[in-house]
Amino acid sequence: MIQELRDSYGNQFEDALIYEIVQVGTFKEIPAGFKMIEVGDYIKGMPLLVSGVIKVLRDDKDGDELLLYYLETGDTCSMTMTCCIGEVKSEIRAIAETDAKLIMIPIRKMEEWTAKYKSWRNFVFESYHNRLNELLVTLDSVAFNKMDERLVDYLKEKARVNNETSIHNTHQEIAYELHSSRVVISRLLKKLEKLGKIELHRNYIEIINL
Amino acid sequence: MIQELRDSYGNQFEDALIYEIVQVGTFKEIPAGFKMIEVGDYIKGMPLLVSGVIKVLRDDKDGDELLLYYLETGDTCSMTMTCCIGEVKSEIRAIAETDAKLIMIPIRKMEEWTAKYKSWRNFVFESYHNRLNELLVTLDSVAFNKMDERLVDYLKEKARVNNETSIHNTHQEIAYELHSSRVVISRLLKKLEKLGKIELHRNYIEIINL
DNA sequence: TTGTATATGTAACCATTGTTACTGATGGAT
DNA sequence: ATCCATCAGTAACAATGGTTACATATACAA
Repeated sequence: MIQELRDSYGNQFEDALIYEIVQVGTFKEIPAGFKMIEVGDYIKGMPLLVSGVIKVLRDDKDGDELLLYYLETGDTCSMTMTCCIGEVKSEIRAIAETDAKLIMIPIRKMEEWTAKYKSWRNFVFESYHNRLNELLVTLDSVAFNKMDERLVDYLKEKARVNNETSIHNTHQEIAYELHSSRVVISRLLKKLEKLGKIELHRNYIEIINL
Repeated sequence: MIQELRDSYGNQFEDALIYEIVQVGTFKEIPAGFKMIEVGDYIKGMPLLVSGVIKVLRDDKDGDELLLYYLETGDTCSMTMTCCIGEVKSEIRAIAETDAKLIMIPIRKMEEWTAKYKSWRNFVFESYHNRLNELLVTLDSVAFNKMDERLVDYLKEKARVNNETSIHNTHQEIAYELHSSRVVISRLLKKLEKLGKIELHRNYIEIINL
């Protein structure tokens, strides 16, 4: 565990903090597709992502959903942090996009370290900052862009976080994450294929030149 | 200043902290309509809102804009906090919705107090939590609701923060804040008027029964 | 009063997105 | 091979929102 911590967080956390994390943290391995947090869950700890990618989604009351952003190595879930403190229910859903490894920190430590370690404070604040900005980017996309642009951005981002040139999803799955309909997504994907930007296959999409 | 601090924050801040705030904070009165932060500004301090309402807007590169949320008494701007720390440019625009009074805190104190006062830590975290949730509400609205619902929500919220039953804006101004067009807003407002929910006048809208 | 700038009302039209319905393609499982 | 579930392609249509264009209303200044 200590090695993985150093790899992902070594530059920002001092040794004493890393030592403490090792003492109280629990290491977890999560398979791709695992549902980590559901809307309404109470959250019991704060995750430090050591490898892999977690996707964070918003659900509304009618079962509609929308992809908010991805968490990557070195990230933590700010939503979680605030939920912990207030003992509030989660407003979001989190699912492992790839196999992932993470270290869970008990809530009380999180509070304690904020007073004790400057590097932890910086980490927490920076994390909030990143999450706020990613939410703003998502909001921009939904508010200011048309579906074709959103789809292209989605494909690019998904390929980036998975470090692949193909997207392994059905059109229906993509439609859910963009809060659109399967027919619309198929239509737009077909248009992208005709422009030579992607190649469509059953269950996956090959990116040629986006 | 100390009285206004106690009125707005007395319950959550201990006396020692209030004393420190009084020492280093500068009191400011802002007239309605005053542009407090522009996109790209570097931010020099953290505001504690003592009275009045501040509206926070997102601008995109094409001059499009979108209302994100209102800050009310007892709130602070989380965006500002993170910007301060990283010396990062602002991603948002802030304008006084009403006359407002606030206390500006120098950045370095903010860091110091986070280590020193538990109540300050709670305040900062709670503030982040509130802002994240308000962003989510805005995102829900944009992603899941149609313009007519968004308009109704907008009118209600605007009336609430201003503590009035009328909205003093032109249709064009409303259109900007919802990122729509004047014609669309006029159309939907007319529909609401025909339903007996509002009354339209030049430069203001009377809320009857929303 | 008259002129002018601004605000609002409305119609006609277009683009985008969503819906319904159906077809064909694909890839296992038996 | 045959069956079956799932996935993708497509057409026709509806709904929403955005655009253009013009008419009318209002407030205020000269």
